[in-house]
Amino acid sequence: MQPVEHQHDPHKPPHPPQRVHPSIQDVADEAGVSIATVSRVLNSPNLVAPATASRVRQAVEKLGYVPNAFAQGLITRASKVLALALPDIHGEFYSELLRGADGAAKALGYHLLVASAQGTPADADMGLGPVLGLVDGIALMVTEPNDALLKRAASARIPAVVLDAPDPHHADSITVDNHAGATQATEHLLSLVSPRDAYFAGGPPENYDSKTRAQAFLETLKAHGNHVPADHVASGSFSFEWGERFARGLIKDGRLRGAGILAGNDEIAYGIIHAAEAEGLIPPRDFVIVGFDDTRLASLIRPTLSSVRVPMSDAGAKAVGLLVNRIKNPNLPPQRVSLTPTLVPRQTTASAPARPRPPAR
Amino acid sequence: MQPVEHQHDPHKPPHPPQRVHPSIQDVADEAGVSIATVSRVLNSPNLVAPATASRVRQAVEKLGYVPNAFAQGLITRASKVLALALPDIHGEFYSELLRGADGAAKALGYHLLVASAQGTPADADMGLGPVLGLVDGIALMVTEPNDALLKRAASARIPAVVLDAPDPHHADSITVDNHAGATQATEHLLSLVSPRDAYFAGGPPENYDSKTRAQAFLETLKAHGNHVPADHVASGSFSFEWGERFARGLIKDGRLRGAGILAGNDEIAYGIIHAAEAEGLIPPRDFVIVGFDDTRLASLIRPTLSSVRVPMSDAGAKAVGLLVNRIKNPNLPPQRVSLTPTLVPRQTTASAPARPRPPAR
DNA sequence: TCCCGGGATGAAAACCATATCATGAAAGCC
DNA sequence: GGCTTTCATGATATGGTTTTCATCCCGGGA
Repeated sequence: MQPVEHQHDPHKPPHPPQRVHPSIQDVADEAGVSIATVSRVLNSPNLVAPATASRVRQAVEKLGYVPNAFAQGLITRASKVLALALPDIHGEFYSELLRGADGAAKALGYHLLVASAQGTPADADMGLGPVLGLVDGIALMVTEPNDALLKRAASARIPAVVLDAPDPHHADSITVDNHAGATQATEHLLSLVSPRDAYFAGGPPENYDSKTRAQAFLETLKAHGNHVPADHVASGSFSFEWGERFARGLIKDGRLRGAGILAGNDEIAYGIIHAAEAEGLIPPRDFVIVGFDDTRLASLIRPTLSSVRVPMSDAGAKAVGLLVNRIKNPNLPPQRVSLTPTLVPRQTTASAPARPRPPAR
Repeated sequence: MQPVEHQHDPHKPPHPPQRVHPSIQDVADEAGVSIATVSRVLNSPNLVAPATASRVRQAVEKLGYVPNAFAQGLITRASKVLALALPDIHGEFYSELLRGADGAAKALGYHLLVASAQGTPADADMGLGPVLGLVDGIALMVTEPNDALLKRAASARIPAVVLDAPDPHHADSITVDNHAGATQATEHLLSLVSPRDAYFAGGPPENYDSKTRAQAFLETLKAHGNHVPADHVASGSFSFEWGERFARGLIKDGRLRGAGILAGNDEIAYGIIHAAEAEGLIPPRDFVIVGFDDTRLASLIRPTLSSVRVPMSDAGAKAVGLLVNRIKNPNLPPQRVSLTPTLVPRQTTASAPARPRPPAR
């Protein structure tokens, strides 16, 4: 409860004694200077005499003055806040991304406003409408080619960068070279098993990342001169359960033993391993498998999971970097940054699996 | 590249044809109304004639007008943005918290500005100084009793809530009842092993959560009528490596077999299990162990890890709820919300471990 | 016919910090 | 000693929106 100041002197309206938020004028009065001087003390201290400056600082302290960021922004047209719009913020993947973005933002003197599409209709603006005018730029990640928000940003002339998107609408973009990553992983698998034993257990069929990985898998197999049976490439979802289902399908047909599997992500791989384990089948003894994303879990489970590491933290940091760069140089041509994933081989591909029977030749 | 408008007519300064950000005045001109009417269309549409409203909306659309949030905030003194200041944003723990907070914020029409102490000195304001005037409130989590930011918020009269903190400075607070959680877990362990075989592998010695958990562990043991040897309660850090070190210490002395361990968090538990496994010791056959936090990993590793689930997502959501409530009712007495963790028993405590030798009696 | 009420709209104040320009004083120069 | 510089500071325009108050016009009641 704020102390009720003395209630005498009712004829002195300009500055009531105890306002909720003191303004620069209150500080100026308290220090006996003009508002211009207060502003200078706060922004370019070297322009003001030391004695005055310290008097002003005392007044600031005493009143608990915090410059009104709105008034500041109105003049400077900058809030030092960037919006980061993600499909979701849950899970290690986004956590990493956020960490990279946060670090870069802090280093560049910016702040991050996060927004997630969690539960909002896919084509909405993630509730960002009201703050569009508040942020200096937007880093946007979309899983499906949905760019309602991107279009709004463009029409409002707000700098934007797109993370990992199929069709960067002439905006800056960061992409992950899923093709290269999946190719690497597939080559690795093919060094252990025959192309005819290779499988791809993908994520959602409409997911761009997943599609790209599937395509790279197919192309690599073809490059090894092999026709790929359609049922060797499956899609489902990025989930543990789908991995289990996939594995059970393979087990039922007796095709898991000796197989080399590329999973759409680590989740799926864990599901596959889990379901296989229930049948006594363990990698790399009975089959080999590579995941995607290199989640922290990959090195904690036994056997440790070979996986393709996607540098999400870098992606977040680069996105912020690109965005800040664009804010400072609005007329640059569109920039594109591509990040290359790297294969991290672990126990699940440490050796070639036992073959149930010699390859028919 | 923006289209360069016709360059004739150099004598008409009031509103250059294509400004970067159209203002409400531009919209008003375009629609042939006053700015007051435009504002009304946007804020209380029922006060304006339908025909006029639609004309204004067309103009808004045409110009890609986005209200300047700074000017708005200057008047309304609200940004609908809340700051969420965390010690770190990495890892599942914070990810969960963030998810809960984000969901609640969205539901209440707010946005979240995240800030982490990552790399900043412990007593700094996390670089939040510049945006203090921009946010409507702050949710703050501190691991150590550091409240520089809290003090600043208080002196600037910015609503604040403290997450999981020892000394809520008369601010609203959310706490996790670590004591109850650890007591539950310890009781569970004591149903499987003798009190003399119980160990606590804690986190950082100065960490409040860890201290509380240690204390509950001790009290529970004492309640079971047992003196607890000092070396049964250790502290280190919240890390996998510390868990490994702790386990190796126990193994060296031949005390791991038959032990019942409460780990300060899941990380530590994983480290212990990992180090034990290297020696062929596996829970629950050779020892039993309970973690803390119930990370997703707990149910994915084999054996699955018993753990104490801390409802971080709820904590985040409640924090935002409390904060918004305080913003709307600034004169409420300080609120305190306590969240109770729940034990999730899994395989690592599925049965009593084999005892190396009968207890000396 | 006159007046009143109310719906629709406009004019202008207020919000607060920054930046430009102006002013005053002190210091340096020939 | 009168001049120009330089330094410290003050006065003021500016930014864009919300909101209050005033105005205008129209229709209905007396």
